[in-house]
Amino acid sequence: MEEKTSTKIFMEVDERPSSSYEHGKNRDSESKTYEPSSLHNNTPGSSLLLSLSLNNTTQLPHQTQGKSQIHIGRLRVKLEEEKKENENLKVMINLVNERCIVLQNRLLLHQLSSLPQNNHNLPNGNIQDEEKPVFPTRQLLNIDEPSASDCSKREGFASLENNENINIGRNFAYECFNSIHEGEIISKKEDQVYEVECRRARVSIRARSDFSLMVDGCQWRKYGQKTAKGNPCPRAYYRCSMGTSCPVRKQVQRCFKDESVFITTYEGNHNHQLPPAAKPIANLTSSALNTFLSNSTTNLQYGNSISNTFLFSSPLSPPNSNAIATLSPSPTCPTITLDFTLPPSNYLQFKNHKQPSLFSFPFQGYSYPQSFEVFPNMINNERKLALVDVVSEAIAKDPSLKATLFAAMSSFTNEDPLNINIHSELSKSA
DNA sequence: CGAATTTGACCGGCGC
DNA sequence: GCGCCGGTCAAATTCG
Repeated sequence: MEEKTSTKIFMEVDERPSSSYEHGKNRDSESKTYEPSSLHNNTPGSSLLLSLSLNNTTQLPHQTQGKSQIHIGRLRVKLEEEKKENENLKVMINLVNERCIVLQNRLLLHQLSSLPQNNHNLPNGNIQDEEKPVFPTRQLLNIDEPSASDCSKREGFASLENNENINIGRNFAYECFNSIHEGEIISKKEDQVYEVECRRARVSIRARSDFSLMVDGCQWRKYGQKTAKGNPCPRAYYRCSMGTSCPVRKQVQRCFKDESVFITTYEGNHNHQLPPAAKPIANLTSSALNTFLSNSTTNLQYGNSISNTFLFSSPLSPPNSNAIATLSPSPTCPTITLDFTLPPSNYLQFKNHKQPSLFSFPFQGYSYPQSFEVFPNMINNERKLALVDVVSEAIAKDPSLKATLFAAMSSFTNEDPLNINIHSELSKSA
């Protein structure tokens, strides 16, 4: 009875496109482990049997062939199940990662909004500013019943009027964070709040025109151009056209003082999956926010003031792997500027003279386990996702590693490794 | 001819 | 209230 069921399943699985069998060939060693000993005795070579069976030949005695086919069918069913589980895990990892970035941005905004008592260390901080929050924060109390005036505001932002609102916001963020750990789905309304808040946090990148950062792997649609005050070079406005109604926007402007320098400002989080070529920049911007968040969190925990400038080590390849990161406490939205235009010698001067807070990008230099000690609080799934990016970059640098990894991957998944094509994507971005 | 870009008009926030 | 400014819209234009 059991055999009949297995045979049936096998027949169904067997109807898959022929490409699936190509991956099955790479699983000889795994299959042999589960192969009944009787099969080994009845055939000249078990590997030959398996190979022939996978190719649907009929050269073996009927009974032996039937058993092996049943067994192979079971293995394929098992592989299918594992493949599905892998897909589910990938979705979960992506979800957790997105939520984590969103929450970190949220925390950043809340912490910065409570800065007035410390803002003497910020460049524009003064006594007058102490009475109002440095950064606007989404008013959390009126989410369910927005007033008419709130609706008329495009972003729906309002300054926090008292500490009670800040505490409510923090509690809200804390509850959301707990819900992520429990795998719960956050409601649509909360997502919209996150989206709006994340859009307000900006990462600005100063880079020379020959710098690889100019090609970020995303598709952008230009929707405007404006000449800003103080800079005769026009500023171009782009929005991401890769996803439907993706909130991400970027501004590109040539530097007035040095026309070889471009200033690219990113705002918001993508609501779609990014191509491999776009991940370095996405990691760069998110890690800049995360790094500043870690910096500010530590300082707040120990009662220190927040430094607004620090050395930032990016995930990008040397020699452009370091930048001076500066926080601009804009009244409309906080902006972190990463300056990649300074030569390496300036970093040393910067370190010696100003003693900035030094935060390494946690995945830098492929020293994965050690580097992650820098951020012990980083959640595991995010680490795993980051590892994917590290491996991608490693593959791009070492073609021989690509072949090795493909062989290894084919023993774990039915997916065609060639479809991933990380190397070509990264080459394009370079 | 459809998609992408350009560009002037418009809107909302902010300071005076 | 007014003007300035940054950001966005949308019609016109250009491009492939």
